[in-house]
This record gives sequence, structure tokens and C-alpha cells, in this order.
Amino acid sequence: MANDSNKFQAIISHCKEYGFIFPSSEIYDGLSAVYDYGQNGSELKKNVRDYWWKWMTQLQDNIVGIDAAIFMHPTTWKASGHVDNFSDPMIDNKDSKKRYRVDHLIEGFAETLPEAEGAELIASMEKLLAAEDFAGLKQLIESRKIKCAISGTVNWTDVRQFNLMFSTEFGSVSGEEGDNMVYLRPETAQGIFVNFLNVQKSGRMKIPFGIAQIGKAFRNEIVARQFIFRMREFEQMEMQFFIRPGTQKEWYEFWKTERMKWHLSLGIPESRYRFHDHVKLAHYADAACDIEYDFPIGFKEVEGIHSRTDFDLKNHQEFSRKKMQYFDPEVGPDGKPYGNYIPYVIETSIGLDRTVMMLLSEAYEEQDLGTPDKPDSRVVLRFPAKLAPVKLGILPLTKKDGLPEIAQELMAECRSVFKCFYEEKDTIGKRYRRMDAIGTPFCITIDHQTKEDGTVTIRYRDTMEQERIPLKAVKDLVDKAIQ
RNA sequence: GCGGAAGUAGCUCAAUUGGUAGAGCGAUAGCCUUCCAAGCUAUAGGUUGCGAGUUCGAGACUCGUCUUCCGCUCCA
Repeated sequence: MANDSNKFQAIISHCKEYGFIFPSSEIYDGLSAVYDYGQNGSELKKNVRDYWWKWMTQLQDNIVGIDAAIFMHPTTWKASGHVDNFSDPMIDNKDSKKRYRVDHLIEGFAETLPEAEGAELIASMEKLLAAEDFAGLKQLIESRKIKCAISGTVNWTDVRQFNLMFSTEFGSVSGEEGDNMVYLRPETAQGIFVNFLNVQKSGRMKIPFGIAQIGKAFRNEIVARQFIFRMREFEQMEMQFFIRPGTQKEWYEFWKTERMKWHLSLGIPESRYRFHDHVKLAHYADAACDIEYDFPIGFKEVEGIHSRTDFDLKNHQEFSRKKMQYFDPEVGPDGKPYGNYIPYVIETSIGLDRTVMMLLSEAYEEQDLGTPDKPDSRVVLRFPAKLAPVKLGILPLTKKDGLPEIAQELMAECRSVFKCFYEEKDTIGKRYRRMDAIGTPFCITIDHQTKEDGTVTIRYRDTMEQERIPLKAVKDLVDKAIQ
């Protein structure tokens, strides 16, 4: 496993120095695991977001996009399983410092007991869990002398609850319990599921079809680290693809292939990726895998592809008492229409922030350009041109003799089509290096010859080569290169 | 949450045994008719993370606190 901590640190520093990513609230010492995107980072992120959106909703003929709210009715998270599955009581052993999920600990112990006795223990545990009686759970563990596998002691901390979801107060949620708590969504997917019927009916969508969404999600990670890889507030790009039950295997394979095509279209070689199949499946899935990228900190998940069965729609149907069915008029092999059914779902879910980090990791290079007489180096971000924050640097060779005026004309011509950066300060070499550092793929230099024959120098970021082209050709050349 | 390390200018780091904080790079303004960083001049920028204590005097010593980093723990 590649593990280059220095490179990772260098990328983090570079991101801060060149306006890509800053620690959140830095003047107040920062907020753990929250980051802000700066002037270049937000352009990069937006370009990735737009690229994904277009690829999903414009280049596919059966996928539409939505933008659901972050706040959702609290019952949503009961239906999705998040309330029950992700607020597990935990307990720590004080000697080994090992942390356990209380249910796992007790279940493990129960397996060592005679069957009847074990079943009895599980039953009393579940009763306590349902009642959220943490003191009772601790007592149960201690009275049964359940030991830590590592330290072998019964020296436990109190049972504590770790909530995955952030909650907040909401003005006036109706609720019999009288509490006004709502959650910040921990995934965007549920916004798609609760709108399944709205979109299907209003868009006259026919199965198979997909609904895409990009948006923020929030998770209380127990430990959040590794820069923007694991943040408490992050952005997901998700697509739920609704299919006929029984066809999930082939669609799962289809989307695995399709999503990998997207990744390769970022110009990242296949060798930098791998699929990782989940052995232990989440509560909603019948097949799942990750697309992992070889970060400087090793292979890590960027995207997940899950076969979610009809778990979500079925549960929403149950909790909301609204039929989540689709009427399929197509005739099946038995000569009859498929009729009403709850669709199955294939999900593709990619972390936008992780994708940005992937692009940064792939793009970042410290290059040694030294010669025997003169040491030299540069840091260059080799972003795909279509995703680079700035597409074109416009640089008059000197700031006199009318060169800035010509450069400004070019600026005016190009800026409505793509993002440009104008600079007339410092030596040309310095300016090139600054453009390299933020990954600008092209620079145009206007010199005295421009005034004579209307040609300019174009300088390529990756090769550092330069050639003369007509000033008039610049806009089209760059525009073509960033498509 | 536990253990370890560290917090001095935007960045990288200095500051003898405690004696009122300095450099390089960077930034800004200008000079040099300048096509691949480190030429010249000038300028700006720090209650040394924060709070207390010891001391005539604390960046340095003590305590507390916050934050970050590295491990461990958790992770749909």
C-alpha cells in the first residue's frame, strides 16, 4: 500500500497556500474536521460537480436531477434505518482502551453460553436497548462478568451513546412526542426516495430510470481526520436507479462499469483504481462495492455502488402508508404485464470532497527542473483542463508599450466563455510558476511581436513548451481543450 | 475518548545558562525594453495559541486550557 505521509502533508499545505482549502473558522483555532473551500478550491469543486451532473442528467437519457432539502421529516430516518442502526451504545474497556459496541460485546459473550442461557441474555439485552437503559446495560455486562478480549478485565466505562446524525431544533414540527428535533440528513439518498412518486409521475418516468442529486450531508464521525477525506459536513453526488425486481444483478454490473468509465474520463489511469467488494453488507443492500483510489494515504473509498433492493421504498411505504408502487405495463415473458411492484434500486454514491481530494492527489507533482549550473523546481497541479479552476492565464510580457491593453482585450474576449486570470506583475517565469501551482493549463503571453504580426506565445502547463499562435485563435483553442 | 509530539510573521525556521523577537522565502509599491522561480530599492506584517504562576525581568521555567499532527478506537 502506498503510504506517503509527506506528500499528503505537502498537498494540504499547498491547498492552503494557494487558496484551495482552508481549515474552517481558522481565526478561532479551527473546527475539527470541517473545511472551507477557497477561491480556487471552490472553482475546482464546482467544475467536478458540474461535470458529474452533466454526465448523469444530460448525457443519459433516463436520469433526471433533483435538489431536496437537507431537513427532512424525522420519520424519514426511522424508515431508512438510521435512527436504529446508527446510534449504537458503546462501551470502553479502561485497561485495553478498546471500544466495543455494547450489542456486539454481549452477543459475542452469549455465543459462548449454552443456547437457552444465551438466548435469555440476548433477550434481556434487547429489552434494555429498546428502553435505552444504559445503566442497566452496564450492570448486565458487569453482572455477567463479560470481559474484554484483550485485557481480560471487567473494568468498563459507562455506556455512552454515539449518534451518527446531527440534530437541531425545528420551529414547529408536528409530533405527538412534542419534541421539535429534526436531523441534518446523513445521506442525500432519502431525499430521492421520498420524492420517488413525485418525480416518476410529474416526469412520466418509465422504469428503468434514475434520479440524481448533489448535496450536503452531515455525519458525526467518532474520529474525523485525514483532511477533506472524512469531514463532518460533506457533499455527496448520488444517483438512485429504479429497476424491475429481479434485474438488480445486471444493473449493478452495468453501473459498476459505467461509473468506472466516468472515473477514467478524469484522465486517471485504471491502475490507480480498484473495486472493493463488501463482504459485510449494510442493512439495506444485497450487493455492494466501493471504487477505491490509491491516495497518498493508501487505497480509500471514493464511490460506493450498492444494490439497495426495495428496502428504502418498502420502508417508506410502511411508515408513510403511501403506496410506493410503479405500474409497469410492459409485457413479460409470460405474456402478461409486469403490473404493480415496488422498484428495486441501484445506488451510485460518490463523495464530492473525496473526488476533489483524489484529483488533487493525482494532479500534485513536485518537479525538479535543476540543471548542473542552476537548481530549479516547480510544483504543478496537472488537473484535466476541463476541471482546472482557471483555464487561461493572460500575461503581458511587460507592463508598458501597450502590451497590457492588448492583453485586456483578450481578457474581455475570453472571460465570458471560461475562467481567466490576468497578471502583469513580476517576471514571466514567476507568473508561469504561479499558474502551474493552481493548475492553469494554458498561459498566453503578449509581447512586442504581437503588435507587429498579431501572434502570441501559448505556454502549456504540462510540458512547459511554448509556441506562437494567432491571437485570434486563442479563445477557440482553449474552449476546445476544456470540453 | 486514550497515548505521544508540537504551537513564534502568510510559509519554513532562528533567538546563548530566563535579559524588552530576527532571517529567508512570500506579499505590496517601484526600478530593470524581462519568455520559465530565488537581480535592485523601499514598505507592510508578531501582546511568541490562550490564561494564570514563579521572577527585577518569561518565547524560554511551572500549572491549567485550547488547537493541530502521529498512533489506537469507530465508520453506511
